[in-house]
Amino acid sequence: MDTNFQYQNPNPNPNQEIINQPFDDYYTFEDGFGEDIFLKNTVIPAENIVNESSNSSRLANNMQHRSREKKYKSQSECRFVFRTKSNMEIMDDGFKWRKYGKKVIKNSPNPRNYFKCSDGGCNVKKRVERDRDDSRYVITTYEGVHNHECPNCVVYCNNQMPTHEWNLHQPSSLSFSSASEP
DNA sequence: CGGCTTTGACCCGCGC
DNA sequence: GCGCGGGTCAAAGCCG
Repeated sequence: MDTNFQYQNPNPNPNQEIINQPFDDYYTFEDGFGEDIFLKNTVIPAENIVNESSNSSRLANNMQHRSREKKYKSQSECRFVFRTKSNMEIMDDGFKWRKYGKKVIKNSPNPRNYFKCSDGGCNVKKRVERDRDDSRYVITTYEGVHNHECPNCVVYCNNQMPTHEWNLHQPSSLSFSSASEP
């Protein structure tokens, strides 16, 4: 597993440059519970998402992949997907989310939850579902970029990955500590 | 009372 | 054109 990487906050500052990561890179780091988190995709430029010749094999396995490509292209938004081994259904990332839908997905025993950023002018969306293959994992998908600062989180600087420790001890305060570098 | 969640209905894109 | 499935809406209910 490659650990030499640049990481971008799931809710990147709109002023930050989108990192053009290989589409199917997986990254490993630990959360606050000592579990592994597999970063499935970092922020994905829209042109990568719609490029069928790219190495997007993993997401291509998703039955909805093709239909969603057009949406992402039309919205010119970036997407961030990560897979977290956690007992928690909802990973608190410091932003405030409002649930607006829940859907049972075909061939998946677990429902998918839909969230919008509760900030008035922010159109960022988040989908949360348990991995159909391994329900120990939670798949979180962010769509879009927040147009406001995270109200309650600490963001690392200089495009450097911090310690990979999720700070989940307080509600609405998930953050990365910056004590060490990978 | 305001904000949030729940949930059924509706919309839309895609495949056949 | 139709059916299916995912995404979104919005009314109702819940809770602090």
